[in-house]
Amino acid sequence: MSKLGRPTNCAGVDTAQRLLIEARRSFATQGYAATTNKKLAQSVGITTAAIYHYFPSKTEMYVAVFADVQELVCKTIEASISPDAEISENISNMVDSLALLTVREPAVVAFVMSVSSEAHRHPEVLKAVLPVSGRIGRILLQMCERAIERGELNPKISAQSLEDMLTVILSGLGRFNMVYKDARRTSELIKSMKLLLVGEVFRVPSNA
Amino acid sequence: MSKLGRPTNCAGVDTAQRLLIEARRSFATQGYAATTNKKLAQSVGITTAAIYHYFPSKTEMYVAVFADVQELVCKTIEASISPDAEISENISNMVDSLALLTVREPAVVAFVMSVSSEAHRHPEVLKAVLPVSGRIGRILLQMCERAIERGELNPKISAQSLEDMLTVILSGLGRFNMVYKDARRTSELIKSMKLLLVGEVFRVPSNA
Amino acid sequence: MSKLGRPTNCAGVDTAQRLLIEARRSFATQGYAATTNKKLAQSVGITTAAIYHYFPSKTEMYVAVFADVQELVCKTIEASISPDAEISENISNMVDSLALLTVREPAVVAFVMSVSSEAHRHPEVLKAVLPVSGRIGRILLQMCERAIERGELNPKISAQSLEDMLTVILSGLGRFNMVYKDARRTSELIKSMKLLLVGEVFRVPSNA
Amino acid sequence: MSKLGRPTNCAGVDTAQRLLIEARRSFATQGYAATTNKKLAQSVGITTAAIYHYFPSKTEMYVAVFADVQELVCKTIEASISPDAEISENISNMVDSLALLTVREPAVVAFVMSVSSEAHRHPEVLKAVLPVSGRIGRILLQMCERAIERGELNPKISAQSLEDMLTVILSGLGRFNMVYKDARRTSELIKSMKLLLVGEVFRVPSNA
DNA sequence: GATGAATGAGCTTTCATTCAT
DNA sequence: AATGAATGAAAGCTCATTCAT
Repeated sequence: MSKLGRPTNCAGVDTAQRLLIEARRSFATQGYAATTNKKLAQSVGITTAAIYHYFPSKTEMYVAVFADVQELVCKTIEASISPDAEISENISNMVDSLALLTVREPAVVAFVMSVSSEAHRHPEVLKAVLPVSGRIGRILLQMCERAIERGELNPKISAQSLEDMLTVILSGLGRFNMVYKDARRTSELIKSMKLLLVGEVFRVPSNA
Repeated sequence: MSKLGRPTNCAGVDTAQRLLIEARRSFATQGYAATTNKKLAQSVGITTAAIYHYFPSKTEMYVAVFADVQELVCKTIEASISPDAEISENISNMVDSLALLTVREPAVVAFVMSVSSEAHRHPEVLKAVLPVSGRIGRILLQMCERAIERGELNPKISAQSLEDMLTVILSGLGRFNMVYKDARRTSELIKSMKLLLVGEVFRVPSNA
Repeated sequence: MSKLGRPTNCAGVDTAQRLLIEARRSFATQGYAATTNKKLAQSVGITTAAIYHYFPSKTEMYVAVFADVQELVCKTIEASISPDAEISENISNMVDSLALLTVREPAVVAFVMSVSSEAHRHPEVLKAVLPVSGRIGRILLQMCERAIERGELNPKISAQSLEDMLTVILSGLGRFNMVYKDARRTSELIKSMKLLLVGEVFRVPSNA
Repeated sequence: MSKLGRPTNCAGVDTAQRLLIEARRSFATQGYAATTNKKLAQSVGITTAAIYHYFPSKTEMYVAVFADVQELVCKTIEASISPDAEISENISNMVDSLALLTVREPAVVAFVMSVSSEAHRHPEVLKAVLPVSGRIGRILLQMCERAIERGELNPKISAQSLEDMLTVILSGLGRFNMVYKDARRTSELIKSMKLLLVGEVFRVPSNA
């Protein structure tokens, strides 16, 4: 009869932050649809109603996670490349950085990988995410254009194509890491991928 | 009042087939969770109850689609490679074949790409799909092992690693095709990827 | 584990009709907001989900009730008036008919009385109800115009004004009946109202 | 982190008054159920929790608004009638006064009109409002009784019936003003209603 | 006097599934 | 082979209310 309202003794320390991180993890592993407010709230230790104190809707929560994650990934990529270095070196460093990120923050990478399908499946998400997306692509494209200007590439290849190749490889690697969580196998794979980049995979010594 | 039962004039022709194909398309584009019996039934022109004449449950329907799709993809891959050819040629042909399949049957490729996450998200699906999965991987692994036996590869690279690289590239390409449905861009990308495989992307002729 | 779905032994006789009538009653007495699917379903003996078998949404259900009720009221009014009779007689008959309807189908009249505020409060309802509303007003207006053409009225009074007066009196009576459900008092009130119409309420014969 | 408590610079001036007036407006136009603490707080520029400094519950807030409004309406009516005047004159003045009030304070009249249904719909409200209601009716009844004692009326009509007629007309007019907010139409309507009271609406000069 | 954080109850709606016809 | 009617469960979200600060 009179036990409604906020209960006594409820810390509320950093609930917002915990919510954001748990949401990221769940969106990444379970997907947008399967991430229910109830499970989320339970994980964070609050009720579903309390979620709405921090985000006006599930969609807005997704967008907040997206912005957060994009920021993190962009910073990671930007920190791993240098405008002065050769592109092959930049790519190599970038792959290492992202592999490390995948180990340290699996949810971040998994979330990024999932955005495109989620956006395709949930129009509201697409609409909200679109205006702030595309940052990663722009960083890669810039790097490719710089490399072409300096003549580091086979002239048959356009900047757009190179960026697409990088996208293919990075997303392929990301996917691989999500499916097979095997550090040793991954590290061997990355070594092989680097050999591929320098053209030393097939019929190596070739012959005289 | 007395209009229950099967209506006259409803050619039961191929309902099963149409259901399977529509399910494939929807599972691929919308995902397992967002594919509801209602929408499915509407697309096919029946009621939700009628679905249960063809499949005992949604999960079983997914499994049926999976088996169908896996068969198709395996046949496509097997038809594109030859035990006698060099692996680089096989890979090249395989990439072309799968690109073609992506254009002709986008849903098939999209479905394959989505299986791993769906299985991860829905334990029932995983349980049902697991026993019949893995066929594609086995085909690739065999091809890699054959190439190694014949000395077509840099000896630093193991069969497992090579298979993983192929997985990375094929899935990366598949993902690319799903996100950017641009034939011209895709064809240019594939040309570039082939140059990558033969090591002619970075600092090309370089020397004298 | 396997007790979901439709239960055995569930008659389903006229559920649609019962739902419509119960909805009318509840919308009229409780209002749109306070009419919850749960209470409605309980009154009819089904579950809330079953409601959606008959109406796609609560708003649509309201609209269906509205159309039904408007039809009924219009027929009642039209049956009580005659193009050949004098307007004072028509009004008298109309008042009697509507008083009778109020006794026999209180929910019908109460619903009509409530429509305007509900529509004002719930924009979705307004939007859905607007295109089919206004019929009652048109019937009254026609009657008033006919009376004016025949010179049955004080020429100072326009058709619009007369219609408005009727609206005022009829809605006032309707409201009265809803608040004080006292047959004797109502019947005496109606007698007095008829005296008012013929100008025999105040300072009666007055003169000598 | 340490910004709780009453913020500086928030002139607590008249918050109570603004809250009461906004509540009246919202209860009148949106209804009791649709008037949420959140919207109310936003309109007034405070938080929902702050409301509870002024009223212990939503019901109590409604009751406070009711008392305020009843006081205002009763004073308006009492100021418009005189024990010495003839009832027809009193009625005429009362109608004018209330019409004016409807224009100046639409929410006040609208609120009064809505009380009976709200009370019917929300038992708590009924319980709280009942003991202080009925004042308006008593004023009207007294006026009617006085008129009868003085022989100003057709003896066929009882005081109760006359009061009921007044209720019907006044509430009908109130409702009309709420639905059609058209000053010109309303003023014409009121003129016609006055003609009705003196019996000059139908078959006017009648004949010689 | 006012806030931010939180709650339990309840709302409309959707879903996969069942069953008699 | 297919339908219409119905279900229990659960989803996203809102509400009036509470409490420490």
